[in-house]
Amino acid sequence: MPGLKGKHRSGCPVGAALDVLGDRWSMLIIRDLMVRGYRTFKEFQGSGEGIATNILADRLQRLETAGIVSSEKDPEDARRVFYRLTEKGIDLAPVLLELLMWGARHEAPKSAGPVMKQMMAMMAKDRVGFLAEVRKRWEERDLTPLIPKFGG
Amino acid sequence: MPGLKGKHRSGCPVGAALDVLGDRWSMLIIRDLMVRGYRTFKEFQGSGEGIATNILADRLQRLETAGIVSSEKDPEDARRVFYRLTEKGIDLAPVLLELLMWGARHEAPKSAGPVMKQMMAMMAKDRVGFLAEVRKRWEERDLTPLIPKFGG
DNA sequence: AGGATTACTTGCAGATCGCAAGTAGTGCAG
DNA sequence: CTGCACTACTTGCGATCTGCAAGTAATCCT
Repeated sequence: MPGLKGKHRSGCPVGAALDVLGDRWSMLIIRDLMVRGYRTFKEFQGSGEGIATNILADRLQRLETAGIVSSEKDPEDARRVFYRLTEKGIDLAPVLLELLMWGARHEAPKSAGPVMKQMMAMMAKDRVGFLAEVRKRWEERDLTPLIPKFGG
Repeated sequence: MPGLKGKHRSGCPVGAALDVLGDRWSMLIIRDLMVRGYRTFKEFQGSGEGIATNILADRLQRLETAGIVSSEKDPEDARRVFYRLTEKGIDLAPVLLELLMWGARHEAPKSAGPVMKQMMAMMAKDRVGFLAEVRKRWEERDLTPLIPKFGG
């Protein structure tokens, strides 16, 4: 995904989406914002998969440039910056959901504890309800984690 | 996604999925296999976004190692290798679909001609029907393109 | 005033990428 | 059965990107 200078290589929407999201970290940051309620640099850093700080800064910048996240200073502590998904960002919920379900089915079936299994069943059964819940939480700025951390 | 030596950095299914799919090219190859009916090295190469041959060879190898695609020689022309999605690979259809819809909504709205718009409406309206169609085509080894190339 | 906290930057070695060229095995026309 | 074309890669190389460690700037906290 880096190495592109703003050019879309094809007219395909999938290619266009991957211009922004096609790397190891972007969707993980979006996951943290969407379902874990993270919003600061430090929280992303401690997210469990060990992203380097320079890469994290770079990805946040790119996501902001792409209009997927926005940032603003904490009014109560000027050291801190709060990141938040934009409308365009929260609209990635279905992508993240499907990626999560695929990963759980095929890549991490062992790590699926009972909580996870229940969650999976719920998401599969009531997809639209789940997605509505994600959006509602975003609208209400509810920061409680939606999903347990899956060991991470 | 390269640079990982088989270790999942977190227990999260999203992270596990991105270990395999989190790069610029993998999902594009999967798109070509799934909706365009491509199956040979050369077809992927001419796919429109200019992937280098060494990278293409590497990604095909990785996807095969990950159990997402399989390969076999063309019985009628031993020069040629046919690649095909596995069950695990075709199960990525919902991810690809959501990525496509998001990209079309937010990243490539201009390139959406009337055919594309109709397609989008259809996918949004009858998601499960569309996904069933994709799977059916895969089962029947139907190679006719499901979707126009979107200019690419 | 001094130390801690937060969000980054910087420097650098090593990995990865894109590009161009080369190679191996096979098919096919003459 | 020879020679050229075709398909699927592999190799070499310079440019870019990554991960790690360390450093910096602004701000709070005592």
